[in-house]
Amino acid sequence: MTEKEILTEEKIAEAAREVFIEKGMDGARMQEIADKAGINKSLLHYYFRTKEKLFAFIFLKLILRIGDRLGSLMQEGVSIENKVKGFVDLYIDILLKNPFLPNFILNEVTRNPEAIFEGFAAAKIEPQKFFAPLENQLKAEGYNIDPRDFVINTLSMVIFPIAGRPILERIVFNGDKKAYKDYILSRKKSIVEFVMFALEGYKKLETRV
Amino acid sequence: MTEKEILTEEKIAEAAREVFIEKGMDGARMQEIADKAGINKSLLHYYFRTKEKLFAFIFLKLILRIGDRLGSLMQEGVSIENKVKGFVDLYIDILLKNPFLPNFILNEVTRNPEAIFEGFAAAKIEPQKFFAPLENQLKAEGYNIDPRDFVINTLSMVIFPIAGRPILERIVFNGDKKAYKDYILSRKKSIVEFVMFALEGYKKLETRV
DNA sequence: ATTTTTTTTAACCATTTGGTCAAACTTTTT
DNA sequence: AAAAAGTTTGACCAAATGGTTAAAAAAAAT
Repeated sequence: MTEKEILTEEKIAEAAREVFIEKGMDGARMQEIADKAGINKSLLHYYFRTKEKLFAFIFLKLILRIGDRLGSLMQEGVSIENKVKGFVDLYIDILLKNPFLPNFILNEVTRNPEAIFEGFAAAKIEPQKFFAPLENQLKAEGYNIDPRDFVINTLSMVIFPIAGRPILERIVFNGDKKAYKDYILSRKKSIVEFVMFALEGYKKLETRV
Repeated sequence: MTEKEILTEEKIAEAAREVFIEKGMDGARMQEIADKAGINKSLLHYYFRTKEKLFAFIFLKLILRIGDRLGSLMQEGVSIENKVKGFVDLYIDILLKNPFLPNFILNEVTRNPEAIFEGFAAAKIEPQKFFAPLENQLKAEGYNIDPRDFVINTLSMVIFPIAGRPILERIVFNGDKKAYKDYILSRKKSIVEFVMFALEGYKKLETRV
């Protein structure tokens, strides 16, 4: 029965996603994934021959979804400020739902770059097509900033405090989970403010190399 | 002979540091550490009874050194701009020498928070004593920004692009290692510029909660 | 209804890995 | 020089883990 098959596969995928993202490829145990999916370990191997294959499958699904959203975000006709707003807003939401994701990607890209970049390629994440128009738009709106700085700085401020949750939560917020989460949500506004203030400074500069 | 003992211990510590930082606690193999130190695996267990103990030892050494430098950086009588400069400069240098460090700490803090925070405590990293004076100084220099935003944003921009090296290097710099490293070094200036431009914006704001 | 195919399970296997132990070798003490 | 203490090694062990296999159970095809 195909329906049953799909159901089992879904259960496995969901369980695997959780375990892989939390423990990484090395730390994840096939037994734990099987338990979480409520099935036998052998069945795991029946559906996805090896751990590697299961991992690749899960990772591709994740990356595809992210690449998709990223693409639809960066369209023409949207002002820089609104792009920053949209980007920060969307990514904080995604990351709050998947707080282990950044850490997970950083890990796996070190452990096994090929697998990860195959995933990126499949998700059609192509920076050339992304940076060129952005550079033009920045110049058009009078911001004389290196587009790489602009993107990387914004990305850093969004991702890092979420990737570093365990540390911030404890060191800055004394273990108060709600205070931490409220703070991250408040960053939806404050990051945009910070970035736009900074961009204002770049307006005064002459066009640079 | 004590000298011999210290030599062996040094060799082990150096090998363990490399392997742990690159592979994490889970991925690290005692055999690999032994090989790298040029000794027998049994000797590893002779010096540090268990993997956990070896790990704790290495981690504490790392954290102590970082906490030390952080402390001496944030002294009174240094302007905000110069603190930003000093901080960015020092941390980019440290991180370029230990590019796996951020990722490593983020990982291990998720895997085993207690061990990590014991290390932090031992290194006397105390945010209360850090944020209060900083908040005063920011106000005194007319920057009406939440000190947490100021610190976290700066920290993010320094750490994230280095933690994410494998991704940036490939996606933004097409695998050109030198281009990537030059870019990171160029950030010593550009991050300070970006932060100070942003701070300029906060000067106009009324004092807020 | 019965044969065939697909799905699921329990038992088992090979390898890896952290860790132990007794013996050998070195250094220090007496 | 002999004994004692400390250091280093190779052989070995138990547990964990990814993966296999043969058989049972369920579903689909005939």
